[in-house]
Amino acid sequence: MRLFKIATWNVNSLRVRLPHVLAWLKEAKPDVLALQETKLPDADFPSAAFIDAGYDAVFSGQRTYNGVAVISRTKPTDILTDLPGLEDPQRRVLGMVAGDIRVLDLYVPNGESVNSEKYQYKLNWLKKLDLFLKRELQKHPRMIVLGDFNIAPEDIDVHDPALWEGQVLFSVPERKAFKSLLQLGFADCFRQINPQEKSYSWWDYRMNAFRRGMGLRIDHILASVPLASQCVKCYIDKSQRGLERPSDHAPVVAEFRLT
DNA sequence: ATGGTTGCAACGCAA
Repeated sequence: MRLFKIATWNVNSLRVRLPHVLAWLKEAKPDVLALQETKLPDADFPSAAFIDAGYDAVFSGQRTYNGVAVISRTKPTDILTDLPGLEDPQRRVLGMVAGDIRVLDLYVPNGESVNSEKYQYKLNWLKKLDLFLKRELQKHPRMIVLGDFNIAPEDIDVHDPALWEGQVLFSVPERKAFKSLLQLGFADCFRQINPQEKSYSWWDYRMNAFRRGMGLRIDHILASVPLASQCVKCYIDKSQRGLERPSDHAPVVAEFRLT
């Protein structure tokens, strides 16, 4: 029996949030931390800071936008940075293997608004992800897919479902795409552990949304069914959103008792 | 009220 702790956090600029991330690593001590929106070219990635903290890092970044990284206690192998069949300069995907678990860190496109081209790009991106995960799950029955999905799956994941109905992040096609991923053979760890809990992972910087509890649960940890049965804890560390100069997202954490 | 805030990097774009 071995404990395995994994987390996801959209940091909205790793340059700005590095002190927060390092402090959080020290406190939470995850085995793996998946980051999104690092907004850093690979040449500027602060590898040394993570090595000092006892972690290895793999990253796929770009200037100004997007960018993903996985911080890991064990040496990452089988690194992957693109979805098959999707020509895309945007750095949103980072796969690696930690121990014997396939980990896929995702920064799913935001989609902007349901009438935009970016929304179509998002839906197409999710379709390509679906096709890839179907195949990848055959190769890696022990698999965790986590990150900023930019989708709130159910009413319970939205502070005001009536207000958000039909809006990007909560539209029916996005929620269908999310459900389709689960149907490949994944479980949403947070919802499995906390069936009734209303907790959010993102609050807009504007309108005092955090203070007013106006959030959405759009950051997720999906575990393949065999792994999900070994998930013993999943929670959102809301405290990080209340600190000075926070990211607009909070870390989501899952703990497994592996056999 | 089509608002507001943050980050990047350049006076707008993306979230």
